[in-house]
Amino acid sequence: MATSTVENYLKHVLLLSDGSEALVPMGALAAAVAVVPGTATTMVKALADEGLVEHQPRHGVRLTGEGRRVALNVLRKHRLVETFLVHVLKMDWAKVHDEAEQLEHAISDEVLDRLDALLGHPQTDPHGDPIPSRQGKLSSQVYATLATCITERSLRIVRVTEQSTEFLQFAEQHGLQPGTSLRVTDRNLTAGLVTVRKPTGRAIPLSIAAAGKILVEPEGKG
Amino acid sequence: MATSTVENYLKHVLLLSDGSEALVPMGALAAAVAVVPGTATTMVKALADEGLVEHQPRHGVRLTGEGRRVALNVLRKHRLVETFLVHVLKMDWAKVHDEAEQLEHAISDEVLDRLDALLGHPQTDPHGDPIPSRQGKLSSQVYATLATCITERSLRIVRVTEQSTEFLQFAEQHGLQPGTSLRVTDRNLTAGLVTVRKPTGRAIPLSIAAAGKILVEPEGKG
DNA sequence: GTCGCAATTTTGAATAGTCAAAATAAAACT
DNA sequence: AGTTTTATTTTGACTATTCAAAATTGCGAC
Repeated sequence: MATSTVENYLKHVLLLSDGSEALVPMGALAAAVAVVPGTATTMVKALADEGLVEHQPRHGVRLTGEGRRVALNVLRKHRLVETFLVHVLKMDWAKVHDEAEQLEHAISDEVLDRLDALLGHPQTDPHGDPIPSRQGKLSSQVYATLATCITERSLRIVRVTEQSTEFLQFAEQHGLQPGTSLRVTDRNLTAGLVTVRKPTGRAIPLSIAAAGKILVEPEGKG
Repeated sequence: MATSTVENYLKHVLLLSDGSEALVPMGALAAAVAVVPGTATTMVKALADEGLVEHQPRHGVRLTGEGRRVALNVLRKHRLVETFLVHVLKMDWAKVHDEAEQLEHAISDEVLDRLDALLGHPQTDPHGDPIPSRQGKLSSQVYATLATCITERSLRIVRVTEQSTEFLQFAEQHGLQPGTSLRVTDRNLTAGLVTVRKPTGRAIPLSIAAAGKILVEPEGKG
């Protein structure tokens, strides 16, 4: 059975490859799992020996079929646990990520299934990230972000792709959560600033970087 | 922070010392944590260095105050998780122990508290073992309540821990007094409802809060 | 086409936890 | 008291994971 360290590496390779077949650079992986680059290299070689990843020295890593299977299972656990923490235990949106980080390696497949049932087989977690299905399917619809979408049009937030506590707290504070309706009232690329407005409230300024983390879709659509 | 290995050793020392001040022999501890005796010795010496246990070479181990604190917290997690798995996820009684063994090291104190509240601050786990309080008190003679006991089993009411007139009248009206035989036919934590049935009569619905005030013991026991 | 930088890999060493097997001490029995 | 049994500790070695720092390589700038 994969140790939680192994699970962690695989999960981050999956997250960083972002659906594509592209190689994930070592530096990025090392940063994601919070180790020095040398450690990532050592670990990746070990994972390659076990057939969980393909390592192209000096170029990067990619999951094998088996590695992807494991990674998706971990991701499913992570996101279902987050959903549970928010919807059942009513925990603070911003805190659940770190909790789930621990729990994802401790919960069995049976508990996972029962949690899934208890929650009504949700499709996304509270951040709007898709939950991989039991069979390992991960819906990968692409959305516009507040940094790229058209302005002055009614939108709904579908997802927030940033897990840091600071960011999530900021988002929560301004009510920028999946489901929220809003529109972009102004976007100034040179100033690096995007202004959004909720139907009710007043203008909220965002950096382009932050805006790029918030995925939206046109209001009134499946 | 104590690693999960450390937590495990401490928990088993607590369990094996069984309330007394007696020294736990190394062999017993080694067997409990499933390592060879030499490993237990090595580990216990390390724990002693950290002030978590007192080691009397060739005689045994005993928890220090700090060690006991940690051990009780782990035990509390273990038993609350078991309770959660049985009562909320409806898992098989026999399986929950191994699950809890993993989860007890992954769940934070905050999740623990919320779980505790969700379950109605139970005094015992589904096996009837007492759950240490948040302050680290472990009562030895604890009864299960209608909110925490196993279902579909013959029980006798031993005590009603609520003195308000309304409650006592309600209890009397339904014949829920010490000595009464009954069993729990259904328990739905999410709905906050417990249904009991006396041998003679029909179903009586109780709130979890009310059920938690009624102490029971297995029928036919001292 | 060569140079230099940034990313990667290698090397050597550390920590936590484990086992097998030899050494030792305590307890138990003549 | 002397010997056997049993429990415990010691020793040496191994795995998984990590870091620091030196060595290497790929690639883009010139």
